[in-house]
Amino acid sequence: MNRQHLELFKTVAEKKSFSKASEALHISQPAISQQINALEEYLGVKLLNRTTRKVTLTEEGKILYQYAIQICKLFDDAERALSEFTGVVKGTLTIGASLTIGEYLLPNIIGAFKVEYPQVQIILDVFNTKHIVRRLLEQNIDVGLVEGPVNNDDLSVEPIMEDELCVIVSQKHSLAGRNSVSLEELACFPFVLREKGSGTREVMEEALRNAGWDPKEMLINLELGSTEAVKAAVEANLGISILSKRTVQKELQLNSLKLLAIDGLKIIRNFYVVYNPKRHRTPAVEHFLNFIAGLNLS
Amino acid sequence: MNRQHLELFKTVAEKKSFSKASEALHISQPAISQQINALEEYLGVKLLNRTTRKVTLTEEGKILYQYAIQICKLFDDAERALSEFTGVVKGTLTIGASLTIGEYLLPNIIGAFKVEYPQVQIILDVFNTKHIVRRLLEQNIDVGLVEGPVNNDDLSVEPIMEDELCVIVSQKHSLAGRNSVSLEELACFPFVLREKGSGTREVMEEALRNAGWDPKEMLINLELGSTEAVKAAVEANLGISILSKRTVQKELQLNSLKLLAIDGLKIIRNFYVVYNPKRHRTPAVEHFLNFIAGLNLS
DNA sequence: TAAAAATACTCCATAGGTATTTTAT
DNA sequence: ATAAAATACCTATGGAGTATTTTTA
Repeated sequence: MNRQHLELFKTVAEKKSFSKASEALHISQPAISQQINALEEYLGVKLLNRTTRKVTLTEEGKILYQYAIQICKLFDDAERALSEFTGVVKGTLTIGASLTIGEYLLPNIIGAFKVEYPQVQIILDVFNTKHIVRRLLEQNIDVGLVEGPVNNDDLSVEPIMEDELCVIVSQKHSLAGRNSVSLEELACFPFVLREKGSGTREVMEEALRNAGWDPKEMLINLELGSTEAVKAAVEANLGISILSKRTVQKELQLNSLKLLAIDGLKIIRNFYVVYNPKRHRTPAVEHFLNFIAGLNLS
Repeated sequence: MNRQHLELFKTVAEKKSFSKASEALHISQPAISQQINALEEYLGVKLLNRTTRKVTLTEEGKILYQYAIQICKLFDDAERALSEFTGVVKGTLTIGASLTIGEYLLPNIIGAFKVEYPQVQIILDVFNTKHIVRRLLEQNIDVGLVEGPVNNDDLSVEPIMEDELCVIVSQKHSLAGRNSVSLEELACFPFVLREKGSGTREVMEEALRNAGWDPKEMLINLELGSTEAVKAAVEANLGISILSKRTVQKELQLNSLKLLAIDGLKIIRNFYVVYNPKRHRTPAVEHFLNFIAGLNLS
C-alpha cells in the first residue's frame, strides 16, 4: 500500500466511479481497476461495492478513506513545506483547450510558461468547449482556454486576448497581389472552410451575417475537419478561406499563403480563460492564471 | 515521493547511516543511496549531510522527517485498523538464527508457522550468535534463535527446546552395529568435526572435558565449516562425528548414517529465543513468540 | 587506509497502456 | 441495450541487485 494506491482510492471514493476517477487522474480505467484490486488484495478487504451504476464505500472502505485523506494531505503539506525552501513552483497543471487554441496558441504559451516554471508538469487535453466546461465543473482540469464565451454561473470566465479572422489565399491566387478585398468580390471565389459547428466557422458566419451577407451565398468547395487541412487546401489553391491570423504565421513567413483584410469588416473574437472557483488552486495553477493575465496586455 | 521514499529516509535519519539503514531494511546500500538521491532530486532540496563518518539531517531534512514520522505512522495505523476486520495476522517478521538452527530447525518451524499465519512474510538471516546479538540491539531483527546462552541485560532470553548431541558413524563403520559406545573406545577412532568456534564444537568439547576426557586426545581427521559437509564426510566413512540429533534425521531414515549413545554421557544443550524488549512488537512478532513458546512443551 | 557513500550496469517486477469481454441495470 | 468495470495481454519504466569507484576522517 503506497501513496499512489491511496490517491486512486480516494479519487474513486469521491467520484463514486472508476471511469470518472480515471478521467480526473489522467490514467486509464483498467489501471484504476488493477490498482484498486491490488489494494483490496493486499489488505484482504473489500473496499468498494461496485455495480455498473454506482460505486459505494464498504465499511472497511470508509475507514481507509479517512486515513487516505490524512495521508494524502500530509504528503501535500510536506511537499509544500519543502517547496518553500526552494521557492520553485512545482506540481501538475491540467489545461483543457479547444482545438485552435491548443494547436496554435498554447504551444507558445506553454513554452514561455515552462521557461519561467520548468518544474511544473503540464497536461494538455484538447476538447470542444462544451466538454471543457463539463470537465471544469467535474474538477478534472485546472483551467480551460476556449474561443467562445462560456455562460455558466459556476465558472469564472475572463477574456485573455483578441483574435482576428482574415481572408487567406494561395500565393498563386488572383487576389494574392491585393491587400484587401470587398465582401462582394468574396462571393465570386470558391471557399475551403472548417466544418459547421467549429468555433472558427461559427464566428465567421455570424460576422458575415452582421455585415449583411448571407453565408449561404458562399461558394463552398471543401469542408475540412482541421485547420491544417484547410491551410493545405488553400495552399494547393483549391479555394480561399477565412481563418485566424494566428494559425497562418508560418505560411505567411514562407510566402505560401497571403493574408487579406475585408473592406470595412474586422472579424474579431476573444479567447477566454475559464476556471472553477470552487476547485483548490495549487501554486502551479495560481501562477499560470497570473501568467495568462500578464499576457493580456500584449 | 511515496511511502517507500519516506520509510527509507526515516530509517537513514534514525540510524544516521546509509549502510545501517540498509541492514535494518534488508535492502542494499546502493538502493538506499539511489532512493534518497531520487527523493532529494524530486524535492529539489538536500535532506542529508553525509560524510563517511556521520550522516546528519539538514534543516530541510528535519522538516521532512517530522512529516515522514506522521505519514509512516498513519500508513501503519491504517493497515492495523483494516487488519482488525480480517483478523488475519500480516506483516514482516525478521528472524536471525545461528547456522544449525537456521538450517535444520527453522525450516520446520517456519513451515508450521506459515500454515497458521500464511500472510506473514518471514525474512531469515543466518549469522553467528554474536552478530545476532548486535542486530537485536540495533533493532534490525525482531527475534534471534541461538544455540548458546546470551548474557546481555538489554535482551530477553528464553530457552525453547533441548538439543542432544550424539555420535554418528557411517553404515559401513565397525561401530555401526552397536547402540552405544564408551568414551575410551571413541579415542581410538578418527573424527570429522565442525571447525573450532562453532557452537556444536564448543558444546561437545565442554561436555567431554566435564566427563574427564581431554578433547585434545581426539584423533581429528578433518575439520569442516558446514554440518552438511561433516555429514557427507562421515557417510563416506572418513571418520565419525558428534552432531545434533536434529541434523541427521534424513540420513537416519535413509540408513546412510547410524546414531550411537555414549555410555554414561548425554550431551544436552538448549536452544534459546532472544528478543529486544525495547523494540516495538508487531502482531506478527507477538504471534511468533507465542508460537515458539507453544513448541516449548514438545 | 579503511569504512562508507556514490556510481555504473544489469535485470526484473510491476504500473500502466490498448483491446476486449463481462456484468448489471 | 448500454454504460461501466473486469480481464487479458503487452510494454516500458524504475527499483533493486552486484561490482566497482570515489570520498573523507
